[in-house]
Amino acid sequence: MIGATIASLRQEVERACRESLGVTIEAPAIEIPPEPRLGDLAVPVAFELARRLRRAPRDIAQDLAAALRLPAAIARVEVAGAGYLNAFLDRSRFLVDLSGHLHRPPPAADGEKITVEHTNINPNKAAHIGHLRNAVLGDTLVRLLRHLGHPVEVQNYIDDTGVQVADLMVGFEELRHQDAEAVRAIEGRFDHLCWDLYAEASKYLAADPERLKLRQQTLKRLEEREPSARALADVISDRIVRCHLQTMDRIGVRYDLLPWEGDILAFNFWERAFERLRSSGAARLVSEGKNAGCWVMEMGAEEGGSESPEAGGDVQEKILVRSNGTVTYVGKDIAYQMWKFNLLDTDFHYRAFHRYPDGTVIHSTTCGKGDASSSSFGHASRVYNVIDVRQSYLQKVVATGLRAMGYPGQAEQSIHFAYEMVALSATCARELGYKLDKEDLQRPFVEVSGRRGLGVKADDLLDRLEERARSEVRSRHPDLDTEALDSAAHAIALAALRYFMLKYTRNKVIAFDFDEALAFEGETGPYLIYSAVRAANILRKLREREGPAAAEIDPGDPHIDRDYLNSPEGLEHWGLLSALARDRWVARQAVGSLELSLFGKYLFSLAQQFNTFYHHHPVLQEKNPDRRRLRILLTDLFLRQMERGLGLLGIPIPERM
RNA sequence: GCGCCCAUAGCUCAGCUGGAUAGAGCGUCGGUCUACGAAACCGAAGGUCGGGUGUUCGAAUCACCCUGGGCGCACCA
Repeated sequence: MIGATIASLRQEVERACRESLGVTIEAPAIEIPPEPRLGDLAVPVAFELARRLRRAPRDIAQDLAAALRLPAAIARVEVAGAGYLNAFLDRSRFLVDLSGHLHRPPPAADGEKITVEHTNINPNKAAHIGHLRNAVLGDTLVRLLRHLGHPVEVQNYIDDTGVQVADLMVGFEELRHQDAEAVRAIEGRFDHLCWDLYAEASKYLAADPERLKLRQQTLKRLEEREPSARALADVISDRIVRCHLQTMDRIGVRYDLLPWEGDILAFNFWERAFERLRSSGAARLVSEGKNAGCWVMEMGAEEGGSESPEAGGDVQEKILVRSNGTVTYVGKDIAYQMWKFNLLDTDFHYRAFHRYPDGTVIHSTTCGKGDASSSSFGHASRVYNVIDVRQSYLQKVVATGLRAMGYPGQAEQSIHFAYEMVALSATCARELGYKLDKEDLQRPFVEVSGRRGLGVKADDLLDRLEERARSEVRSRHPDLDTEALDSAAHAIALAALRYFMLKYTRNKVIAFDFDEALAFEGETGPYLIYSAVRAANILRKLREREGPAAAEIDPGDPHIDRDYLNSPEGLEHWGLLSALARDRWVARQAVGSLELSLFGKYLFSLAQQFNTFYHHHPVLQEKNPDRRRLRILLTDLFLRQMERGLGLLGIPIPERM
């Protein structure tokens, strides 16, 4: 909402500079002053002009202030500090505008489709905390994009081929002597069982080089589509994927489509992509050297950098097709990326894979006939791939491939949403009972490793969070029924987890620590929902005592103490109010920079301001009726904004907590 | 060797396109519950923003060089 005012102020500053000072300035910066006392918007343009005009910044600001024709939303401007031009909004008008903004639904989806790919857990183990960071970032991005009016398709890519599944198969066949039928009959948490079995199988294979032949044999059987191997692989990945969906549903993360790597192969996506790679000259067959017999794509030379002579003129090349004719992971990824942009002239078949209790359906690709006629998947104009920073090089290869094939636009719109990994703090690893070797102990953190079975399972963390939350709620509200208790515990756990995963900037390694993740006080998710619950509580009490109408304050009502907003005593009211209007501005900034923590911090600051506000200024006890109405309205607007904002973080607000 | 990232209070982190006294949270110390619920609020102590040079009216922020740490650079995925 504040965005329109900023835009008009910016335009007006441009005009005033041109007409009254005789200088052109493009898109002058508009800032928010460090304190509401100083104003609501700040224009530091005079500093920039000081040099050009050879005049003191303060003088320039004075002239500018005089020349400015104020936009309707701005009441006055003043010169402050060494030359800031500060604008004060028309506060009573603002109250009406903000109320309208918070009562209107956000814009409906419109425009070209955006695809977001996230989660992408290999189907050989349970989801862990690293996957949680991925899913939370991906899902929050999806929610923010949709909020801003973009149609979004969410894909969760399932890599069901390759060694990691083969190793698990060795575990079932060699260590547990179980075939597909037996595996299908296993009861209990299948992904948790696989977590242990995968680590066990990895250890078993690593113990004796001879045993590695088992992996090779298994891979070969898979490739040749040997029925027993195929059946086992299918049942494993199907069951694990369903477990992942269940885990992610616990934290409010859902998908539209599950594309399977096996189907990319089955539908010959690679062949088509390969054709294009060859005909465009992007891929080239190597005849000699260490990569002889491989199809490669040339990398580097992008920054126009000269090859270092010491490197022996070693041109970076990435192998797409191995000398034995099989395609590499990147090759498949290029084909998949092409499909997302509808560059392949071919499509998957689809089937309904899973139906949530509320009727929402997740579709899956299938190499069978398919039962969903819908082929509206794909066709994206922009693609976000949410993958941790360690895959940066591969993502670069994919974009380079697109560019080399003559799709610079699509390469440009292939956005790698990179974020740093979640590792374990040394104390955490020790707590989990892992034996750390000397190398581990010298590092600042320990990397999660599925192969070593080293990590914190997402479900375990969620269980612990819910358990803690439940006991906290119970101690505060012993009379709560189980349903209310459950929903409160769930909301608190969800808030704690999702905010924890979001509050760090994306290129910060999270050294996971239970004490920090399980915290409910201070800058945490529970703090955020607590402030909203308190606001709701005030309004509920008001309705109980005075009827539902008492909480419905018309912002245009003349019996609201608007002048209070301009008084020094009312500054905390105004500070909160003006902050409430920044949601879309922050959302856009967060999406634009892919720094979603910005939005989390924004909501945290709102919660802080509201907590301060209601501690200092009683709402229901206020004697002055006009001032009381102002506070009720403010409480209502705060709650609306928190409902909206927390919704964008996938966090529900419980009745009580 | 090449590339990317990190370094700010005792700890964990913010600091938006360079701008007004460097901010939170935790922890420490001291206050506030017969009140709209203390998962909260108020106050205090605590920082040569890793080091250096430069650009600028102005640098935690930009450039370059160091130091320390992390991660990539497979005919693995």
